[in-house]
Amino acid sequence: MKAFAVPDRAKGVCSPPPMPLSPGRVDRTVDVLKALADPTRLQMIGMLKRAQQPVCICDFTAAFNFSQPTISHHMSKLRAAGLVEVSRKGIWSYYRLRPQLEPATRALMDVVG
Amino acid sequence: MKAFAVPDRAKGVCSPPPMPLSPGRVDRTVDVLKALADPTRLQMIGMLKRAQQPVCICDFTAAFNFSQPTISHHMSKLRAAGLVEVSRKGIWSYYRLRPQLEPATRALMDVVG
DNA sequence: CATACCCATTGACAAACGTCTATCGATGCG
DNA sequence: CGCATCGATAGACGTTTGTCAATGGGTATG
Repeated sequence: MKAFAVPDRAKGVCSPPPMPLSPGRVDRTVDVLKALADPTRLQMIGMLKRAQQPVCICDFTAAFNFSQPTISHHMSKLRAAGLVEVSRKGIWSYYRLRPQLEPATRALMDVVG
Repeated sequence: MKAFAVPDRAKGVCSPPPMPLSPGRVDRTVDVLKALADPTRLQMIGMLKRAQQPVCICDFTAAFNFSQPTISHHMSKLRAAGLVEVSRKGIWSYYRLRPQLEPATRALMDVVG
């Protein structure tokens, strides 16, 4: 199998290791990717992106067929990743996308959902 | 705590559930996000993005402090997600980013790394 | 005060994940 | 042919993840 052309290489010799990105940037990106890499959380983000106002957590509990603690847990992960923020009004909790995201994170949020 | 303004809402009444994205698109996006949500795999993608030619798998094995099977396993996941493709030349395996990605996937790959 | 309601936290559990060692198939070389 | 090398696969093992039932803390209302 040789589906595409590959460079010549002497036996047993590997090219010098290409150096990767800055470790900090990698870790932060991975954190955000992990936060988004779940169907429920990805749709939560999508709903928040389309919402004109902060969304009550009870709306998410109603929208998905999961228990209330599970929804709360997912939203907590999004919050831990710095993607959303919460505000209480009486009994209710309202969530919205966090404004002023780092540019790289914002770019990621823009392309998904 | 009321960090930002929230809409008025009658007691016990939740707004109609906002409908999410198409399930297929969500699943595909989650697959790609999961493939990228690992430091090693994310850096592999970064190296492939910066490479001018297909890269020998042995270069990845040399670049990371993981065993050869672990590197092979990570690359296999990237391949299963349709992000990279492989070509053999004699003993060696060369990988490159898969051209002609779906636009949404391509956009994701562009913003990370 | 007592009750009902909303939501977060805890603890439990199965499934998925990342890593390793050991092994195997294939290719090249003496 | 016999042996070494590259890379993929299999099996094992500890950690992380997604889910639920149960509980707890706060807030409104009778």
